[in-house]
Amino acid sequence: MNANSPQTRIQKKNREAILDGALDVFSAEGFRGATLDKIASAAGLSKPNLLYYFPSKEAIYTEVLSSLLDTWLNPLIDVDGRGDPVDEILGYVRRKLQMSRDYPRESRLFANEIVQGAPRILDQIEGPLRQLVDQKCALFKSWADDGRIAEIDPYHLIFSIWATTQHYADFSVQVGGILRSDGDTHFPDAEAFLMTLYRSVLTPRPI
Amino acid sequence: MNANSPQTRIQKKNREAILDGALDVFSAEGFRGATLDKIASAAGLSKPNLLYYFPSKEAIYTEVLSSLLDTWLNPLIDVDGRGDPVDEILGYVRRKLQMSRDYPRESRLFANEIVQGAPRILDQIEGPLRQLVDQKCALFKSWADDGRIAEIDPYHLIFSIWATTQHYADFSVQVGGILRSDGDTHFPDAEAFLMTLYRSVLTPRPI
DNA sequence: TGCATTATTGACCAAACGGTCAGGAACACG
DNA sequence: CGTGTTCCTGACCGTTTGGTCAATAATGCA
Repeated sequence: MNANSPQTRIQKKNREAILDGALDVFSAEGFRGATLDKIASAAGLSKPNLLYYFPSKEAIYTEVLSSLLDTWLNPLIDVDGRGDPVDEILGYVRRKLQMSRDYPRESRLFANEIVQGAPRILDQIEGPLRQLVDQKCALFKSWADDGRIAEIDPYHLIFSIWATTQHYADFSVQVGGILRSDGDTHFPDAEAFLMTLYRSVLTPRPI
Repeated sequence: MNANSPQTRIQKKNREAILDGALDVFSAEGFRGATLDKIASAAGLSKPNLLYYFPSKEAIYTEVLSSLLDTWLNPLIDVDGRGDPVDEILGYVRRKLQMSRDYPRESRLFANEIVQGAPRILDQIEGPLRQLVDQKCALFKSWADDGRIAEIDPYHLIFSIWATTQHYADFSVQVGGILRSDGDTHFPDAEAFLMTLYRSVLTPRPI
């Protein structure tokens, strides 16, 4: 049962079912609100069988969380210095918004974890995430110094991009309740708005 | 013990202590993560004494939540049609950011509730909140029609203001982890950034 | 002071929860 | 087919948790 042993078909299938069911439950109810029974039910397994594949609830949670973190950073990693600065950042906003639409469970799980103080991933934040953000902010700064984007605080720019895009996943109940829309119908409008918002603040203007 | 009976000194003091302690615990751990023992401890009372003042954990939670909702809408209510449109909206952003700094527990509690589907306040969202937002969006729309602010989607504008300002309360662990700042030292920078962001998108530009 | 009301608590209960375990079922493979 | 391994489950356990209750202490008031 150790990690690098060759997994059987059944192991692979069931571990995937568990992680997917766990993502459902953890993202909807948080760590404390989730129960092994709910996760087992969502995965189509019995509770003891869950614990045959994972040693504990905690282990399931951390596995879901860490496998999420990798993919979560990809849109930012993809930002590089070769394209047009404004297009690069707008593209990042667009990809981040798409993630809110396509992976709302992941976004909500992440939000749940951070809101409650990130007890299990604080080191990931102060380590790899901070390093990546520092690196990209240095890039943004150089663009600003060269006059290719407007002079703005790159850190708070990134915070605002995270906030505005993840909002459509994390607060989708509120968004839907106000816009009277059930599904994802508001995403095109959101994208248009965010493109306008960030284009207007990023485009360098003559003094 | 009914609501409109004259409350004794002790009742008033203890109910306040309970609601304040409950806000601490609920905002930090969510509804499911909070226990009556923690709330009692935070309030400086025994658990049975808690239940002498409130009938259930659920009752404490809903009371905290509903008393929060009233004050939560005030900054938006204060936006009116008499001042300069851009200044009105920027003032709203500023007040909303101040609330994130001064009332982070309330913001986090609200976030917790919404992220998990707002099971207890969905009617408040689809009722009074939606009505208020509709009203203010109509005002924003009229400003845009008169050319006093740029042409942008007012609903998504409000969503983005909520997202960017509440982010500093709800995700403060992440913000602090990246900026290496312990306390509220980043709020002035955040305010400056948000003023720039919204001024640039709101200011009407010649075609 | 005496008495009624309010306030407080230790002890307790039933349900829910995370987790264990012995044993049986299904499977892989010679 | 037989046999060792993998997979699965019902029954169970200790702890935590929301909530109750009878008894006691503090308070307000004539």
